[in-house]
Amino acid sequence: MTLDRKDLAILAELTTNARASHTELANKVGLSSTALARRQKALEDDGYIQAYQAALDLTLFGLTTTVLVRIALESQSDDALKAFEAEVVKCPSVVRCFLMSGTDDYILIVLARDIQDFERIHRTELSRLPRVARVQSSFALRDIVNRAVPTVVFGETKR
Amino acid sequence: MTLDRKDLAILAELTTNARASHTELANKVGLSSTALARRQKALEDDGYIQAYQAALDLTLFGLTTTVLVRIALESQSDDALKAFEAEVVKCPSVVRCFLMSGTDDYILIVLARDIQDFERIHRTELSRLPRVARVQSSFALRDIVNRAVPTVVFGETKR
DNA sequence: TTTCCCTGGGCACACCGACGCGCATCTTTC
DNA sequence: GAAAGATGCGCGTCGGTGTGCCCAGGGAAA
Repeated sequence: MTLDRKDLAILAELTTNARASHTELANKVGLSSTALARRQKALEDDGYIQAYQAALDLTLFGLTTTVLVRIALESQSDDALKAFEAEVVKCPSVVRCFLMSGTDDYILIVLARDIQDFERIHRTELSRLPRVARVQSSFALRDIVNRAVPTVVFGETKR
Repeated sequence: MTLDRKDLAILAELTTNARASHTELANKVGLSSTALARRQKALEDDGYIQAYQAALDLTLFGLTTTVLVRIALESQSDDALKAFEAEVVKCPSVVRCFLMSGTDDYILIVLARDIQDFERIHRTELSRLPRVARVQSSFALRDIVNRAVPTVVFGETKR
């Protein structure tokens, strides 16, 4: 399936106002409500729209500190990876985890209330992960860019 | 304002089904639709819910490659930082950018179609950033955890 | 060129459900 | 004990949503 620029406009708008009604979206995109409803349903059915989700302000929960954690395992054997990954998904403070190429094996993004709270997370969550050889933490001083979708997606001008 | 576990249940559900109706949410949380409507509006007004947004399947756009980029600037002077940050927000392929403590100055998360595409991004977007001394890229081989909200948020049992 | 088909768009309508309000009840707190 | 906050029920209204139908445009085949 190929998307034209109206489809992209619909997606762009829905990434901002997921609860917009058909008529509301139709006006912004320049379609009738029924044509828009068809396109939106097609975008959902084809999987372009995975879900509609509420974005929370995590600072109101006290989560103001972002930490990037580099973790190297004792070995790169298959069950070492499996064991580590099975446990890391349970860590409540971890929001991202990548298996990386290069020297560092995993990179995690952890959200904490502050530095003291990260010490607790380090003690109760990270240090209990299996097969870990080395843990290296870097604190994010500021958030410059935070996008769910790269803007390049909406710029593709097909059709 | 303090949130009880029903508020957290509402937020947890809305982070999954942002378009759920009042009655639908009320059944899941265990409230009447009017009590739920009041709470949801309060959560919106107090800023706990920042927005309702559609989550797109970026793989359907060909964006299957995640790259972590570490960028060191020539200097940490204020206008070097300002100049860099003003440009990096314009990069269409960058989804995250942190100013970091420690040796590396910035860490970016870049989405690309593949390695060749990242080469293009490196050439057309990253290498044009001002005041850059060093660029170091690591490819993510796999996505282990990808959450918008840490699960710790919904576990706090106040009230 | 003409005709047919097919895809996508727009209009109108009807139905169903959501939403918001008012009020009574209950709990909690001072 | 009283007041304030929160809950639940019921109602009416409003709006969204889905369907059917017709139309326009483009492509293909005769």
